[in-house]
Amino acid sequence: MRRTGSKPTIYDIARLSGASPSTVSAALNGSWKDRRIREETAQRIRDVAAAEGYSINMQARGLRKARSGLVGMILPAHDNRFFSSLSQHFTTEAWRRGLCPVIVSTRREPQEEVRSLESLLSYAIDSVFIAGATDPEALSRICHQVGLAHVFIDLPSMQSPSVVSDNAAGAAMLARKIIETMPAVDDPRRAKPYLLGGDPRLYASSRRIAAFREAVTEMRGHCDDDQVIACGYVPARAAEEMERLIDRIGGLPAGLFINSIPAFEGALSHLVLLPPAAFAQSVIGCYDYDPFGAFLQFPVYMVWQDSHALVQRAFALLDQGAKTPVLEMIPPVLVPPRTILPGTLSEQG
Amino acid sequence: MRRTGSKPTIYDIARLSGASPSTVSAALNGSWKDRRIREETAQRIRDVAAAEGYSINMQARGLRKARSGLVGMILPAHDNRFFSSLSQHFTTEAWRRGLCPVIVSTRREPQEEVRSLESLLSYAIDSVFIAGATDPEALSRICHQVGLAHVFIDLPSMQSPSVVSDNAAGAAMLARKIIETMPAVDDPRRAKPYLLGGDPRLYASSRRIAAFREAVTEMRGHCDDDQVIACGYVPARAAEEMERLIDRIGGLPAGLFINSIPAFEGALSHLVLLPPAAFAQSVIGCYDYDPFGAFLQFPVYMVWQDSHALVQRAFALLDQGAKTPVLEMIPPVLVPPRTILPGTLSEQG
DNA sequence: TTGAAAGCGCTAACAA
DNA sequence: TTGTTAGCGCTTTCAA
Repeated sequence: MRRTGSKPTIYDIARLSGASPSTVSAALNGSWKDRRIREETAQRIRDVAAAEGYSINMQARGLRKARSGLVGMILPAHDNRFFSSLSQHFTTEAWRRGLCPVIVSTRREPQEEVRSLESLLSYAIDSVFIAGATDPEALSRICHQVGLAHVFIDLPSMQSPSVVSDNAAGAAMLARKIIETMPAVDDPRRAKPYLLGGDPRLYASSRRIAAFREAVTEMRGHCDDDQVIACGYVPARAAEEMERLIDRIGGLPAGLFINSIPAFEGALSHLVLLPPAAFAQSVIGCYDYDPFGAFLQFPVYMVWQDSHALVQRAFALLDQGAKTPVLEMIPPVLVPPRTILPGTLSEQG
Repeated sequence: MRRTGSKPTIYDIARLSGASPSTVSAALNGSWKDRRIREETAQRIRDVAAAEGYSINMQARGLRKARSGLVGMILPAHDNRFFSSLSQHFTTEAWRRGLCPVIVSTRREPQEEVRSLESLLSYAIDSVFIAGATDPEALSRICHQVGLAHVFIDLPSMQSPSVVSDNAAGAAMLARKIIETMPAVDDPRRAKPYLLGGDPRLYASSRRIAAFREAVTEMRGHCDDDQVIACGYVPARAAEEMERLIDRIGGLPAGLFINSIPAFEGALSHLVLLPPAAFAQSVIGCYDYDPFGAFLQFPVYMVWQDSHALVQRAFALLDQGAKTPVLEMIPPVLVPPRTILPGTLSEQG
């Protein structure tokens, strides 16, 4: 008899159904068709299994087949609209394919990224999605070494299949819109558009910054170095830099391009100290979308990145067995002020 | 020689270091101390392992030890500030303890909750955290049946250890603040506070609704049934009901208690259509906190739930091996309008 | 202080 | 059409 409390195994089902373990295995995992097991035998076995509450032990199967059914995702952070949206679509899509998703967050630390990947390898993941990696090439190297299927998302690797949103196009759209809409201001220090936030060492940021510079140069003749304040992603830093800028140029600039939601949140903690009138002479845009961010006291242009499409394309690349370094671009969308995009927050709360 | 491309096993390390597999196993998993293996033998083995890039196969260990090192979390949704904050703290804390976190989201469907739990069981998870379950008792039963350690978060089970935020206290605080601050309004239909959103069948909602009713009754003498519009968590529904309410009572109510961020997002899509003056005669509060929600065109009182504490306490309950149904309460915090809480979004972007 | 060997639950040759 | 058996990589007695 089976040890009580523990789950039944195929040996239990074999005994109970009068079949052999291998027949049970085949009947239960679907391979009975080509193992030429009689329909009724298979059915009898399935009935017994159901009655006993059998469910397969994926560890054992994984060990035997050298495929775990686990798929990993490496993320910088979880509590960030963009990344949590990625992880949402990732888990949904993984389970939909019968895979079990495992997520690690690394707080943008290269060492942790490598450690995380190694942890995931211990669990014998079959493939991994790497989003927003600060050191893509290191991770890419490890994946190639151990022959692990992988795709980069958001921040690409030169050595691996990658899918990113089209940062250059998105940033150009936003910069142009800001410059077009900017009011004329007397003070020359405030008459220019500024960019706040992001890390120029990271691919996404550098693309956005370059696109901002280009748009400014094209539409305004030139772009000064002081117009780009790439102070990183930490809200507190963005808050400081926002304050410093306002002090330096004597008020809000005519145009402000904020690079990412965390930077925006930081800047906001200073912006809210300003009188409402301060915003009359200023146009603000943020690269990234937040439904509440769209309804602040002042209007904000936002850029929405299609995280669903990013994940879908990443899975598609894996499906087609991509190994060579391709770079897929997903176009982002410019969202006018005071607009709620449908279905951005979970429809199910 | 080892098959190229595949990871080295303890047998490879054994051969290379001239020790036996069992000695290697002990040297590498820390049990060498009480297996009385010589310090230098252990060191030699570890050196070889490091040189070969050995990392343990958790599937094999799990199979042998009947402990996988996996810990599961079941969530209704991922792209929701509260739940994504829970999952963030969960993954962080799990990895910190050397456990591998696996998250499933169920879209508030009882069937999916059961299916998800069974999937996790196939992966031989050692324990599971169940957050926001619509049918806690069904899940509780399964866990007890298979002897799986588990804790409920946010929505409790009567049969299992649970940790929830103190919905009654939080809702009472918010309701009282709204009622105290509410302006006097001539139209009697608009002079009362209303509650919008939430599902009265769910524990958290029902507690909040009851607390709202109590506070209203206590401070205003009575609470009419039409003051509670528990229309669920879907933004679109909340938008409809917001519009209907405004039509019915001829404008914004003097006090509006919005139950949850998704309901708020829905309501917002209608609120933004109103002229700014409409908000002068109204006080709005939302149960749940969002940093951008705190800076809308109108002031909003918000309630912050301590998701970090929820997760910590849940792990603590597991640690102490709790099996009996205890219910722990974590107090939430009332956040005044236009306030950014530190560290709510990821400090690291 | 170390090694040999059995076995965790499953799959896949190979036999029958 | 089904059964027997070896083995995935690890841990853990038991023996040496």
